[in-house]
Amino acid sequence: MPEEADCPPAKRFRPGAGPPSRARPCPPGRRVVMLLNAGGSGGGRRQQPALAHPSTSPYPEAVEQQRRSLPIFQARGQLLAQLRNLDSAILIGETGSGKTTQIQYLYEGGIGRQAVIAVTQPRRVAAISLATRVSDEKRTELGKLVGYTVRFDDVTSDNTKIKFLTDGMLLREAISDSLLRKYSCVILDEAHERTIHTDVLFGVVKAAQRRRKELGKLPLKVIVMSATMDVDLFSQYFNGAPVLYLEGRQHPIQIFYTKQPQQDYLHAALVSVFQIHQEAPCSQDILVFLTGQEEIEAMSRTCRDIAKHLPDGCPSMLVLPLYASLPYAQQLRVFQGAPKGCRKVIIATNIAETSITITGIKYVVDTGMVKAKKYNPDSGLEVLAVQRVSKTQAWQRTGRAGREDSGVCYRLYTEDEFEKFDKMTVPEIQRCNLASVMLQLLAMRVPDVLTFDFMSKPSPEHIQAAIAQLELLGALDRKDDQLTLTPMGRKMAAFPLEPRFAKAILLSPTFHCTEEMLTIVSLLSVDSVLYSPPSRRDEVQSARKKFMASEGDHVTLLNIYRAFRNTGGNKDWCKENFVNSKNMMLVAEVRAQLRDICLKMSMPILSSRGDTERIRRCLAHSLFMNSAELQPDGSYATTDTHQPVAIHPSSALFHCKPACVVYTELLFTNKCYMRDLCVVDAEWLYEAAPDFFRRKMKAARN
DNA sequence: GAGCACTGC
Repeated sequence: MPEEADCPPAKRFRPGAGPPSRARPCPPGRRVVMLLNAGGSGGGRRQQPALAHPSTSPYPEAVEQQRRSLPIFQARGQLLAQLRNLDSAILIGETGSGKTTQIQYLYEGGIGRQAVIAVTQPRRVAAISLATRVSDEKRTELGKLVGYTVRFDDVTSDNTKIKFLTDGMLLREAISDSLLRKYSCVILDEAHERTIHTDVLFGVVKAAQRRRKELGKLPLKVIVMSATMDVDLFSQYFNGAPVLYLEGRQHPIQIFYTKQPQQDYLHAALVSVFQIHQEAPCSQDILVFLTGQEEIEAMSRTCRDIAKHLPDGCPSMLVLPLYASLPYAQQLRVFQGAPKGCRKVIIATNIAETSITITGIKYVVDTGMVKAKKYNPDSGLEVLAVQRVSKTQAWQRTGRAGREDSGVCYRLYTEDEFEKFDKMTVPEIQRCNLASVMLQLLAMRVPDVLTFDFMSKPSPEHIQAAIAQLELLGALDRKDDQLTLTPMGRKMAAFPLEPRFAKAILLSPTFHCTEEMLTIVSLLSVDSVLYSPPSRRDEVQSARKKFMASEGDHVTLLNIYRAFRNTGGNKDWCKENFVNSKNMMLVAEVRAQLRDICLKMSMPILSSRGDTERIRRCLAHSLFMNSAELQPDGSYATTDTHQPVAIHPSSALFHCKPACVVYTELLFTNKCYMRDLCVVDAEWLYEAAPDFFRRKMKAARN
């Protein structure tokens, strides 16, 4: 395809609007405080990335000097004066403002010393690296003054005053103490990402703040930190809390749009990469945003092929795919420098938008597309689909080109198209099943979950669907229109699991299969432990055959886990059997955690000793909402809504035609596929939820 | 008779 490289895409581009730091005006009509800016946006001054920096420095002076060089340092006095007297504040800081690590000023300034200052992060790695960095700056041992808490890892002590934790972790703490009594101050960082946990926390901290005031307890200070200027919603929600702006040190980025809409974004991306490759010095790396593994692998192969046949004098090219399910060792390759005279081209999913920061990127190629979950509240189904990014997301991608120096972003869409993008990504809370969220709120004894004060309210149908699901699982009690948890519901909330999986574990003693259900549920709650490189299909299939169970995928997975344990977690065994050892280790960790919770509840932990019927009965009693039956024509339809479904080709039951199955989830692609199936008796389903099936049969008859 | 974006407890 050499002719593609001959067509210079730059001719189709024209300069567009500047980077966000220039384009954003200050929102009017609110109490706004501009804090002093030290560096000036777009200044050529050297910037140290706040996160990606190694945590230990042999030179304390260097640490201190670097800390002083951050823009926030100059604003320190003003910032403290403001925060000291406020109950709530919104702190906006651009990338590089140093707002997260320097929140230690609060502590230094004597704010929140009465108790612990909590700083939440959407991701584990961020919580850990920030805690490490700040404790280093304070020259203390990690886990003493400064610590962190994430799942499976708690590095805090009684002396810990500044605690970094994942948003999900703080939410879990709120279940046992909804007033968050341990904390004097809660800082919700990266609020613009609007993770489901942060969104629930907005409501939880707001309620805790009000309630503590009413009870005359230690006030709770709430600080919402965000990278975007679009903060009206945040400020309004927290009763008109003032917005404090901190200017950052993002470097200028030149943006180009296409003149015409692109029908084929993959082709456009390919052309752009080679255009840049032929024109720019080879030390400048390229980051391309695509939507998924398949696309990325195909594009990587094409790039390598073309790069082989470029004219003399053209630098060579190192093409690196990057997506979450890529084995860890291969992910790490993106951080290594390319050999001399060679350009690094990273082809990534949106993992490179936030989770992974790569230094040295000069060029970003943004296709404007993303694969994301959409929720249909009518059908209650989640669909994974390729769609347009939001403006916020596009800016985030663009910003990846200006981390160390000025950069360039090629947007493979027109400026008009960009203007029509959604302003913000729809918050996760409006895109997924709310059963877990509702269970957690009920466990916190929120007075009325149906009218809970969400910042962006999910639709009433959406909330009702979750309530209905919890009711079917036996988690809810209705008394005089008041919803409360049953003892079963309360126990379910103790597990870090989807309610139906918690139910499966809690039911397992009845069926004498707790050992097995702990394993199965752990396997289902992490990413797939099976690794299937398409190029080695036959080998994969013959390796899998050994573990295949005629009862279905749950029992097959159980067989694989047992084999893994019998080899003592051997890595070579994993390789031979196409098992992802990293995920398998995680399964073992999850299982240990779940088992601990069972023991604390004094649950007997019994094994079915090879009797798979017990396991299948237990699954029928917890997954009855997801069941399907064989139709006379050989196809399948779901039991409740008679939706046509099919067995996923990856299933152990792909070539079988069982009369009745339960499944873990539906996956929409070309068809509606059931994933992770288990053969059950139709009678068991009826036993599990007679009312549910009676209602459904009645509805079907009418 | 096909194919899973990304987090997190």
